[in-house]
This record gives sequence, structure tokens and C-alpha cells, in this order.
Amino acid sequence: MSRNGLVLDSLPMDSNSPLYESVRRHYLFAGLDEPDFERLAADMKVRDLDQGEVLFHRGDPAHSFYFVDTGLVELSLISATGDKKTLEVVNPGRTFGEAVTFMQEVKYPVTAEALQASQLCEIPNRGFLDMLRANRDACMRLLADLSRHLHARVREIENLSIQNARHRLSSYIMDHIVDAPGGDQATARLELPRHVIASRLSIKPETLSRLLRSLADEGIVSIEDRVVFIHSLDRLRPYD
Amino acid sequence: MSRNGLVLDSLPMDSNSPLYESVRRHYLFAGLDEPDFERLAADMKVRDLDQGEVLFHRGDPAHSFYFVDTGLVELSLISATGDKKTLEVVNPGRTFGEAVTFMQEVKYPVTAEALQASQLCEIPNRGFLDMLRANRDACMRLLADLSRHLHARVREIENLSIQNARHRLSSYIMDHIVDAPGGDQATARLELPRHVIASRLSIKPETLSRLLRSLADEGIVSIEDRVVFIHSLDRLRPYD
DNA sequence: TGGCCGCATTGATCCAGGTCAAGGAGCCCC
DNA sequence: GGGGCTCCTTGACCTGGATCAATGCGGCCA
Repeated sequence: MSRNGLVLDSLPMDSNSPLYESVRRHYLFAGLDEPDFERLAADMKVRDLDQGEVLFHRGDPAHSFYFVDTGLVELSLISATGDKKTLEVVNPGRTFGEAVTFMQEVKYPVTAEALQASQLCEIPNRGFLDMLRANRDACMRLLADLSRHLHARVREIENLSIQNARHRLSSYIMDHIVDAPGGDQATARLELPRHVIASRLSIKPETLSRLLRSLADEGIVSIEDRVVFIHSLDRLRPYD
Repeated sequence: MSRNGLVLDSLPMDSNSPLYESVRRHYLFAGLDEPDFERLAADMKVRDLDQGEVLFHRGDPAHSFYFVDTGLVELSLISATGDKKTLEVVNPGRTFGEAVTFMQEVKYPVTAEALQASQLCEIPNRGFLDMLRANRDACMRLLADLSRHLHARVREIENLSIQNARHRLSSYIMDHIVDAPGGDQATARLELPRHVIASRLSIKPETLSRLLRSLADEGIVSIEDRVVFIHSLDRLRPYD
């Protein structure tokens, strides 16, 4: 494991590693010319996380953001009573924490934890800001990305405030369809552990279990472990 | 009133009007030199709204964003069943809708309605984008602003998902303190109509009324119309 | 000066989802 | 091969906030 100290956890990024190439292809950097990217990359670090390891807590000072190369990273809010709300699960190929770069108060607004063993690239804010100032295209792409994020949060607020748990679960299932042969049927995969899905939907695992059961009892879906067979998209889709 | 037709509702902005000066001082434009701003301003329009008038609905095509000069504009989400969730009430001197400029799908993600008779300045996305491309400082300021917005939404999600109605009301009251003579006391003003506050807090007006009553019954506050006298900030502040 | 209308309060009741507690079902390790 | 994990499910019960319905209370206009 890589628990035992900074030396193993955080290494300079080797420009021959596959990680280097993955970061290079990310939309924020893809438009840069090689010297510009190399300058940035010189300060990047490789971070390996074990499953369950916390990368940063809400409120920690934020000097970097992260690119996920492998694994899964959960961004969550945790209440004083220990209740957790999963905001987002970040997949490989995506970044998180970049918005903090621009905030007056440079503290992470969320907690980041590895749901699986994960490999990340740590990108210091400082060089990133310099790069943005010199590169208007990257700037515009980031503006587009932030506004997309903003919109996603607005949809989340909508889900929480004017939709019920059943609605949210239906939407979640439909967002995870992997195969839609047409007609009214489809197949979805719920890859995450149930308690993470529950937290993502702002419900308790018990409630998730009951809701899945009632969808199955009504004949709308059948469930085998992590696979959901949707028998009627029409009846699954929340109407009201 | 200005109900009767586009001619009165939407006029070119006069460069001698006080509105022109207000917009000029907004952080997005303050750094521009005069010719750049004039070019932008040439396409801006003045919009007068009556109380209750809807500026745009969620899903309407978005070609402009808005600066509020006078009045109050409510941004809200409305469910299929008619339930409304107020996301934000925009005060004079602030803009709204600018994030939509960068979205792939150019539709407003919220509904905008005037809570009072209001005067706005309509700013076309097109010229704004051109200006941003030519002006890195404005770009950076906008990035900072979007990340601030994003953070505000995250806090809203936190409020909704891991705090209860009483928490939310306490925070709301504390966010509206107008006078804190020190010690444990303070005075807050709830300027908005009760039903708007309720929608902002994602509760029903009945619940808001009951919660205010119970805070008063417990001796934590006393309420006179729109003024809340806080007798104990300490007991008002949500602990857990 | 009385009737209306929109906002706010209050009471009675209901229900979605939380809480608490008790099993399973796989899985790893000795 | 059995004990002790962790994850999930199920049942019984509770509760915060919604719903429904009635009442109060200005403001405004005739």
C-alpha cells in the first residue's frame, strides 16, 4: 500500500508516464503548445490513494486541484452530526477542485475521498492561474465548464427541493442506462455501493432498499445485484 | 404602467441615463476602457418590469443576461405540479443569467420574475463574449464570480440535504441582521414577503409561520412585522 | 363603511422518509 | 469450517413538515 508517507504518495509526474499523456489530453490543457504544458507539468505531482483514503477535508487550505486518472473520488459534504451528502463521484479523465482556484477564501468547500484505490494528478493552482491568464482559449473553456457545473448544481437543488426520493431514484437509474435496445425497455448498471448511491440521492440506505423493492414489486424493474432491468421506461419516468 | 408593448418595455440604453453609469461601474465592465464599453453598451436595452411580471421562463432561449438597477428579481425553479423553489433574489447592482452565455444549450435554467416594479439592463451574450475574449481581466473576474456562485449553490445543497427547516430559518435570519449592538443580541429585517422567504427556504408558508412562532415562544426572538429582535444569538445559532 | 382580496396565522390530520433494531448473505482470515 | 467482518434488507415505529380548511387582518376601492 502507499499509506506510509509522502514520498510514496506524492511523486513528481514523469513525462513518459501514461498519466502525463492523460492529463495532456484533458480539455483544459489540450489546446496548449508543448512548452507551455511542460512548464505546468513540471509542478504536477502523482498522488496514489487507497480505498477510503481522504485526500482533503472541507475547510482544508486549497493550493491544488486534481485530475483523476484511475479509480473513483467522492466529493461530499459532512454535517456536524456525521451525516454525509455525496455531491459528485468523479470518474477517470475528469478534474475536480479547479473552481476553488478563483475563490477569495482558498479552502476546499467539500471533502474528497477515494471510493477505490485511485491515481490522481495534483495540479498547483498557481501555475494554472498563470497559464489561464496567458491563454484565452483555456479561459473560455473553463468558463464553459464552470457554468456547466453551476447548472448541474441547480438541477441538484431542483431534485432536492421539488422532487421526492422516488423521482430522484428514477432519474438516477435512467442516468445509468448502459443499454437501451429500443422500445420501452432498457438496462442500467448501478456500479456504486448502495450506501454511496443513497448518499448521492440524499436518502438513507434503508429507504433506497425499500424504494428499489417497491419498483420491483410494481413490475417496473427487476434487480439482480448491480444490474437493473427496466421493463417500462414509461412507468419509471416520473411524470408529475 | 409599461405593460403595453415592447416599445415601452425595451428601449436602447441612453448613455446619459443613470442606468448607464450603474452598469459601467459593475465589476464586469469597470475595467474596460471607454470605447470598448461604448461598443458593448450600444447593444444594451433598458427593460422595465411590473411587479409580478415574468422576464423569462425556464427553458426559454437565452440570448442576453441582465443587470438589475432598481427593484428585485426572483430566480426560481417551478415543478410540474406548480411548486416553486426560489433560488435567489437578485438585488440592485447585481447581474443574473451571465453563466448561461457559456452553455452549450442556450436556455435559461431558471425562471425570472420581478418581485417589485424593476428596471433592468439587458446585455446581449454575443457582444459580451467578444468582449471577454479580448479582455483577460474581465475573464478572470468572471471566473472568480462563477466559482463564488458555484460555492453558494453547494452551500444551498448542504442546507437542503443535511440541515432541517429550523436550521435554514436560523441561518436566514442571521444572514439578514442589520444591527448587532454586540453581546448576544441583534436585529434582523426580513424584507421579503413571507411566502417568498418560505420558498427560499424550501418550506411552506404555514411551516415558516409555525417556526417563527416557536422561536418566539422559546424566547429566542421576538417578531414585529418584518423586524426580528434576536434575544440570544447563541440559542438561535444551530449547533448540531 | 362595508365588502372584497391577498397575505398570514392557526388547528387538525396525514404521510414520506428517518430511526432503531434484528436478521441475512457473502467473504476473508485464522 | 466457523467466527467475525461489512453490506444489504426487512420490520416496527416515530416525526418533521405537508396538506387541508378555517379564521384573522389590513389595504383599497366604490
